[in-house]
Amino acid sequence: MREISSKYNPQEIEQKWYEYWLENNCFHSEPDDRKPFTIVIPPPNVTGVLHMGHMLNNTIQDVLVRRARMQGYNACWVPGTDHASIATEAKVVAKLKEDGIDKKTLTRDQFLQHAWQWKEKHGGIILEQLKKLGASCDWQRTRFTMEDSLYESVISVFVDLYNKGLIYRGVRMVNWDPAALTALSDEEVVFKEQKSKLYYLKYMIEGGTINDYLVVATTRPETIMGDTAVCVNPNDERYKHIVGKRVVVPVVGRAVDVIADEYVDMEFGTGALKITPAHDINDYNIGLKHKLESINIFNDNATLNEHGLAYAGLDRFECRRKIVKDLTEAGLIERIEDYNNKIGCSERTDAVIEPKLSLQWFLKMETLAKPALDVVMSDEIRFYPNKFKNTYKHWMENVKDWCISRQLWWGQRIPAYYLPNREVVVAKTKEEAYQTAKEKFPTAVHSIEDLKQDDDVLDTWFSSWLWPISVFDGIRNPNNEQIKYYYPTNDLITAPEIIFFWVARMIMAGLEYRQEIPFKTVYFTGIVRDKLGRKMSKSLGNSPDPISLIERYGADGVRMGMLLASPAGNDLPFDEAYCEQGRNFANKIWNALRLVKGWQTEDVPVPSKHNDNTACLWIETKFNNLLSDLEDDYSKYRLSEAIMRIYRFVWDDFCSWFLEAVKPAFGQPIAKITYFRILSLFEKIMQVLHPFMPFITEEIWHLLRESNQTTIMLSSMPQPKAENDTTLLADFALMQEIIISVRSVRNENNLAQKIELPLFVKGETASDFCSVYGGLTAKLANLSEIEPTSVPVKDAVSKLVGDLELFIPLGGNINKEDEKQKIEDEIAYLEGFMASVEKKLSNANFVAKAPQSVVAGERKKQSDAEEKINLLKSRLSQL
RNA sequence: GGGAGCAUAGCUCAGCUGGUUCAGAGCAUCUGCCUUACAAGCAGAGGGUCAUAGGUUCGAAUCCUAUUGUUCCCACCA
Repeated sequence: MREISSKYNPQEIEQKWYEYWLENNCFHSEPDDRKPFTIVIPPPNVTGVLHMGHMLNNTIQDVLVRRARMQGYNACWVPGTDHASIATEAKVVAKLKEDGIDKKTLTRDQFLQHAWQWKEKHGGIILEQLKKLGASCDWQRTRFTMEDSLYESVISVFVDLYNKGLIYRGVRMVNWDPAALTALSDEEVVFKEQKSKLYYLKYMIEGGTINDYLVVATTRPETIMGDTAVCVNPNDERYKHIVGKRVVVPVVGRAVDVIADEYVDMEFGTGALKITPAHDINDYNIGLKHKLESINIFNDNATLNEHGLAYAGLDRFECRRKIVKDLTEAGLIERIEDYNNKIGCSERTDAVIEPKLSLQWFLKMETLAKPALDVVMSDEIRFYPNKFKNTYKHWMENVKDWCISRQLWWGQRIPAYYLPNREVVVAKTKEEAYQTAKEKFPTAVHSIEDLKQDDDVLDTWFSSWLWPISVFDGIRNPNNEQIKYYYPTNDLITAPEIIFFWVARMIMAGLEYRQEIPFKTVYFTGIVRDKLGRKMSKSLGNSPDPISLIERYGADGVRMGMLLASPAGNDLPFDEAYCEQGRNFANKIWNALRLVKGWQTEDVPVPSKHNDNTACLWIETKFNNLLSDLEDDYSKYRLSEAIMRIYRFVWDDFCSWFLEAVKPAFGQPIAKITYFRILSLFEKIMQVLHPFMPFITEEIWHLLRESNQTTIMLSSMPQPKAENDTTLLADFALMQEIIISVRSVRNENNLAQKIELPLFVKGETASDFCSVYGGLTAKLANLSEIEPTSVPVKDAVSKLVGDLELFIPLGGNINKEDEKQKIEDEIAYLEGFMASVEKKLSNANFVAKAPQSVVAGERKKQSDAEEKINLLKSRLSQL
């Protein structure tokens, strides 16, 4: 076929087929009488762009969905995006700042207008990118966590949980992000190792002399304005005499009590701890216990407030520098040490978290967590890999209440309404709230204007946890056909990092609102790393642009590359070489097509030749084995093994052995019956490969036979047959070994490939072998003749393969010394082997205790080796 | 500080309930080849004390213990 290029060119083909699939609505699903197979996408941030993690994650989902679809399931992959409250708001704020607009000068509505504009402009880019990857999502079902129906679902769940008494408002020490000006949940705080200093400060004892002071070690000297006590361990002999006295906070000049509490570690620092209840969680707890005053010295943006005295208005870190300077000048710093500590930072803004006391909304987790733990421990929901069950269990058993309020505007606004009398009413709408308020507090409200809605929004995950339900509108309309058909979903493919954020909470929500698990299987992907093992990240700049990879290697090549490197649960050490391998594979298949399509068939159908028939039977048997192996791989979610298996089958069995075996001589036609068997097998191979490489398989599907009018996507996946001819496989394997031996003789003797060689075969089964496999052997090993022989052949190189002895006469070309050496080496090896076997057999314990089959196996090894040695020895004597 | 996982060829990984699937695969490497599908290729080859030390067993990459290295998760150490 002259018109087919020798290099596979993915660009046009991929675009063509993706459009075809969309035009023919191939990805769309509606409930019918087939069994459903559902996956909901982990919704990426609406304004995000595709990174390598998404590539891996979505490739896996697509493989599973495409396979299910071909297996006859009604497959539905629901795409969508997440409003990503804090991340998106941070981006919008930054953008406004660039334009010279300060968020503070905007009203809530004005800000939200900007945010929606931003969402319209940047939103959904990532979904377009997924199309380039070949993702077979049902785009008509695309959802967004802030769209009306999902928004309403979130609100209604909030109201419901509030009414059930699971949501409450309380003052807690929360993680405060001073950049985003919002509280964060514990899960949104990442701890980072940091080099810092440990400052030893002198607290003078009240009424004492200049030498009476207590040294306190702290990493945060700027918080001394908030000190309300100094604490030591009651068992600490050094300080017993000071407990109960008062010390003066340096610079501040205020006196505080010295108290005693077991919490203090005597070994650390000086064994004396300054207590700042407003700015440290531990201090807060000690403060509660000892009824200490709490002095908040920070504004929300972590600058010092009026309690910061002379430092008021300074940023906390600026303040630290200044106060250290002042303390030093006042001689109140004893010493400063280098110190490494872990410091909590905001996952989104990277700002150093400031523990802050504030009034927030919380969700009680205990009653929700229990059943959610059970379904995982009992394997009703299966985790791949299994090890994440441990992590899950540990978190669920120690789960703390979830802080769900965020001091942001971009998100679902908390449906809590405050009355002038400071009471609160929770309801879906302001009107409903007004009605309730009138009933409960008739004297407090006079008009709806008296109600003031909470300014805060809900944590993003408070909407994502409903995702598998809300995309099918199962919260608002719990009995609709869609949710009843598609829920529970089948597989969830996600990253282990969000096991608590998302996976655990989806399970809770599913059990609470559907009384049913949200998915049957969770497949945790690994983290994509670079060649050096570093996590891919924007800041390191070590992440390749996925779209550029697709342009260079084709989506099929990149998909295969991602999967080759990613065993379930292992990190993925990404290297472009994998994509190259994927691209090369596509090219290999492409050329196999070129070969097959280039053949002329014989006009008159004739019975297939013996050799062709043998080869076809063999490859069909191998293919059947492949199918059952793939079943096994899929059942264990071992996708990288599956693709590697197909790769090897295509490259080695199909191309290198089978196509070479049936390839007609130059210019000769091939029997039609054989040709159609080949086409049929080729098609089946394309089908099993389709989930991994959707584009090239679709293209070849159509090129193979013009009668293939419909898409490969909706064809039915080949099923393995039970029976297999094992004799055929063994005999064919023997033939392969013989062919390899001949080729290697050629190589060792520097004989060109095109020189034909004669081959003589000696042994009990030699003539059977020659009559059945002689033709194929001669073709594949380029032999001039192949004959059985009962006597050794002179001037020939010999090889032992199985129980057959091969002789390849090379005339004068043979080097007898080399031959002798080789044979002697082999004898030496076999004798060593024999010795080890005999040692085993002479061990009375082994013979007595090992199973009969094992002993028999050893005996067989012994006799086989013996026989081989004899053959080799006689050969040696002839030389 | 607590917990979990991992350690097998140069690299990335298979190796299930101990024994002919036991030391494997792909990539990389080396040696020949521009052989009329493919140099993004073909043919062949080399390469590992299965982290270390003990133990259980007739038999250990596989089970047990310890050690070392490594990764991850959790935790309020100033």
